[in-house]
Amino acid sequence: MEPEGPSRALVMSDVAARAGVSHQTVSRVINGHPNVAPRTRERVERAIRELGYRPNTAARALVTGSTRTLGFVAVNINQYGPAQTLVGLERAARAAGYSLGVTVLDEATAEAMRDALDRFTAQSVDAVLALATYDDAVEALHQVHTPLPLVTVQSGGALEEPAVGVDQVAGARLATRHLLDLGHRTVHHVTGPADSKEARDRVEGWRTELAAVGAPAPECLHGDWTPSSGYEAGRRLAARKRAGEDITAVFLANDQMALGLLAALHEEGLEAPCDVSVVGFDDLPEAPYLTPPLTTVRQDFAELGRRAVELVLARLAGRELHLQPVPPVLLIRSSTGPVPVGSTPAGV
Amino acid sequence: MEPEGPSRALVMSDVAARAGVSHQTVSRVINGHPNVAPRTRERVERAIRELGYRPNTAARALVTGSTRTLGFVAVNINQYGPAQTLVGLERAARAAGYSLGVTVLDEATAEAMRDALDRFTAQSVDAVLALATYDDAVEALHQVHTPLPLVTVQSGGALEEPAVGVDQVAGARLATRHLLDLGHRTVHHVTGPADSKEARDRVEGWRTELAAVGAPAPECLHGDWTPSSGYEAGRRLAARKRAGEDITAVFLANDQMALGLLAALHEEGLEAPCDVSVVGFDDLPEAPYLTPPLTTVRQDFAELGRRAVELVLARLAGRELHLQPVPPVLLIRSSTGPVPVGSTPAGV
DNA sequence: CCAGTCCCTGTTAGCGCTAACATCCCGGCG
DNA sequence: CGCCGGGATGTTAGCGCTAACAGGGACTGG
Repeated sequence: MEPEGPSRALVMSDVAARAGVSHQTVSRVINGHPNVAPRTRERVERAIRELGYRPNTAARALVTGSTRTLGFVAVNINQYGPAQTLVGLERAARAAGYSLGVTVLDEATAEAMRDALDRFTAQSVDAVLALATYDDAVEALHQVHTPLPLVTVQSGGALEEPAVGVDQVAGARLATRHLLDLGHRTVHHVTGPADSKEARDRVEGWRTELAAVGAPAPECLHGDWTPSSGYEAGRRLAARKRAGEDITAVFLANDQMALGLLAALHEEGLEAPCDVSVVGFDDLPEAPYLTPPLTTVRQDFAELGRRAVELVLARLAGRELHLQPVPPVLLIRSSTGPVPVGSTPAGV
Repeated sequence: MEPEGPSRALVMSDVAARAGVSHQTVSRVINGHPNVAPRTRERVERAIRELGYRPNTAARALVTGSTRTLGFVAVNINQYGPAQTLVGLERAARAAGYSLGVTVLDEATAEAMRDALDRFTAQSVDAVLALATYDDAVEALHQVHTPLPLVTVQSGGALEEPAVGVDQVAGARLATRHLLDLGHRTVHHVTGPADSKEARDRVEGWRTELAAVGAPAPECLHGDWTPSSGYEAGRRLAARKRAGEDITAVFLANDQMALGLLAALHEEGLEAPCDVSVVGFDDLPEAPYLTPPLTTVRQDFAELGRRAVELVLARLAGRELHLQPVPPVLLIRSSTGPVPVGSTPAGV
């Protein structure tokens, strides 16, 4: 291996010496400046390669004010969605030549947010990406004023500030529409927590789609993302169904709740899709392997990350950019099917 | 708000001017140097507070060579474990006054690893934490030589290099022992992928515990972490059980496979814990809500992160430190119970 | 044939900070 | 009473890099 020598930190003038030019010429080559003779450029490039030189980011940051680093703040990275968002963001940032610094807030207070942004400022990150699906986080974000360019990653829809998101409303409509297309008279809905914008958007999509076909909108059941709350909803729905209510299709705001609901239905002797059709949201890795494999809505986190980085880079370049929310896709598996033949009020 | 003025970047001499001292004295206060008069120190501290000043990390890094940033490399952050490890690490790093930069490798090649470490080097991170549960990642790591202090986060056990991990062997023993204690004659095991050190360690723990009580060790079934492979294993086990084999307890290398197995058993008319006891590994958020709630082994990722950071900081300070692997804990829920009364070769 | 121009390259300054050295002032001791 | 030691503070240099300017050679046009 040539690169590893006595391992003293390599600097630009080492490269310059080897290529027989000044360090400034090396800098020009590295930064792609136009006025460098092709032969010189080549010599410098070879020296860089041979030495395995990498410019020092700190020195660069000091003079340019840019670190080519993006900061990512999130409150809650435990759920599948946020974790995937992080991965998508990192990948997109790296593809664009940026690094990603991560801060996970312990709590969604303005103080914690302020601290995180301060740290990013001190680190001279070029911009901050904030995950803002919960109202607390959004509020904390708004309370904090920062000179840093900021892009939020959140539920899609009408966005006052620079933001990217997956179109939650469209996803919910897709799910609802699928159920309606199968012949179900209406669709019941189990919501996510009320303080989540995504959860509210999914309610809206569901309601909109029902209204679009003139179907009645039954009252929602309220969950909190956990399988346990889905289980509860399942028990209640099963009881109501046994009492004669016409319940043939349920759309849940996420897959974990669908998992709980499926378990509860099963305990009550009801199976999907023969007795009830079930649709979730998220496409957890487990979703295809539930019994039955779950029909669900997938969000493209890789694309989300790509757009977030694109948006942030555009802002950095002073361009205004308006991105449409990322469209989700419906994955039809086996938990949904046509209306059971003997459904209570059989056809009118 | 005082801090926000015309928002020109605040520098050390601004603070110095306000406190009526030289910028060097400000530096001394910030870095906790001893020889500063108490009154002066206080004046400077007030000025810092009033201005909302934060020292510029890049400038600092340039002169000290330290950014108080740690780099984290992982190949695969999609699974629950790795994601939790990241969160634990970030929290611990932040608590110690460090920031965390993250790189997710697209593939576990030496080249990708080399690139990630190069980027971290250029960024002047103080040290690198690498997630190395897969052999590919470990190998890639070993092929790459880096001057950066490096700590691996991996399956516990005998560790040649500085590393922290959860004691997988102990976890598997806990699970197996629990089943044995319930009166099961032996325990069947569904493994994870062969190229995962964690999976192999879990096999070892299972085998060791069986040997410790002189129980026979049935041949393993091989899975790959996915619920689907657990489902397959469930089908096979159910068939063998129906054929008269004495199968009353199964320990699976993770919860997702347990989920699949439970589904398969259910389809075959077998239920946990009455027909078969089932134990998983990981304690997914879903685990308490499966039917039945899953007995499993939990890994303490927060503690893991804390130890990783502790170890890395010790190395940075030149201290050798040998940390024991983190002990996992067994969570007993409802998927395990005593041996079914009518089990095939009933007692001897 | 010389000024004007353009391209290539080198030299110099300085980003914001810390380390090393210089300075000042005070009290104590020979 | 002068000198010395040491704590508190200021001054200077330089970390590795890029921006701005300076210079020199080749080429053009008058």
